[in-house]
Amino acid sequence: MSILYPSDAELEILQILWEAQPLTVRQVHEQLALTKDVGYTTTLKQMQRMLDKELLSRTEEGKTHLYTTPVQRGNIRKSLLSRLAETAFKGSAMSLAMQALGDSDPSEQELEALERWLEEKRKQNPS
Amino acid sequence: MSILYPSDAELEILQILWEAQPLTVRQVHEQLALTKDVGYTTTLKQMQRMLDKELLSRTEEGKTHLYTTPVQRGNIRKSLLSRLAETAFKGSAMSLAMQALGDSDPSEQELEALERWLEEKRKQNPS
DNA sequence: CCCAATTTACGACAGGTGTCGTAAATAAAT
DNA sequence: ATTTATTTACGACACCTGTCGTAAATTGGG
Repeated sequence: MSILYPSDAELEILQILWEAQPLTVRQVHEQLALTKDVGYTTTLKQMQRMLDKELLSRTEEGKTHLYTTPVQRGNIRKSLLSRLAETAFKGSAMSLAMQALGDSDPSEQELEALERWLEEKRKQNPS
Repeated sequence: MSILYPSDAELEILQILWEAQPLTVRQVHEQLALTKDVGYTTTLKQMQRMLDKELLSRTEEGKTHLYTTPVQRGNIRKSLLSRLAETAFKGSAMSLAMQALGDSDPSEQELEALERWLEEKRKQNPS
């Protein structure tokens, strides 16, 4: 149950599964193949390794296996963010957030969400 | 001149140098040794490899070498953030930022900075 | 029932990372 | 000038990641 930092290729697979679980290796591979040129057995091997380290689980379904992931997207995001904050932002999640804002191109909805968040904070901790 | 994604150990070294350049291997190592238990030659080797890939540069100074980094903190932060946004946040820097905010414990100053940023955005792109 | 297609299992390999050990070069102290 | 300490250079090794190739198992079509 140690902290998990999936690699880039692992995250690509996780992203696909988070959108639609469960999936077969073939289905995952087809998604992957849309954006990168990679062999089927590469995807298979990757998923088998992820199974070993419990990033994935699976059930038999006739000839094939159906894969799901037991790890939650929010948890992974959180641990990756905190690692990045630690290694590149001197531990400050806030300054990481500020920089990310600078790089972002926020939609109206997102700006509003941000305003609501700020108000919320202000309530707890008024200036 | 390709995009750089320093590893965690490399980032530890970069952080130290960004705080105070230039430094000798010994000085960097002493900083590192404050928080992790690692041998001197490990630090040395790491810095030599970083020199090879031009994450560091150095000048002779008598017996020793003085190291600096030619890469700018902001650039590295930006490229690491955009990779993380890509791999774990479906490409949305904004949703990365929002999550980071959730994990942060902002100071008064930081909240104000955020408010200023929002106002700035509002000016450009009024609702 | 058999064959072709699919799927899995497994081994392999190159490149990168984190880690040291040892040896050679160099400078400093006596 | 010799010895001692520091610093560098370099090789080594284990582990992880990304990538395949091949072979074995399985299954559905004819």
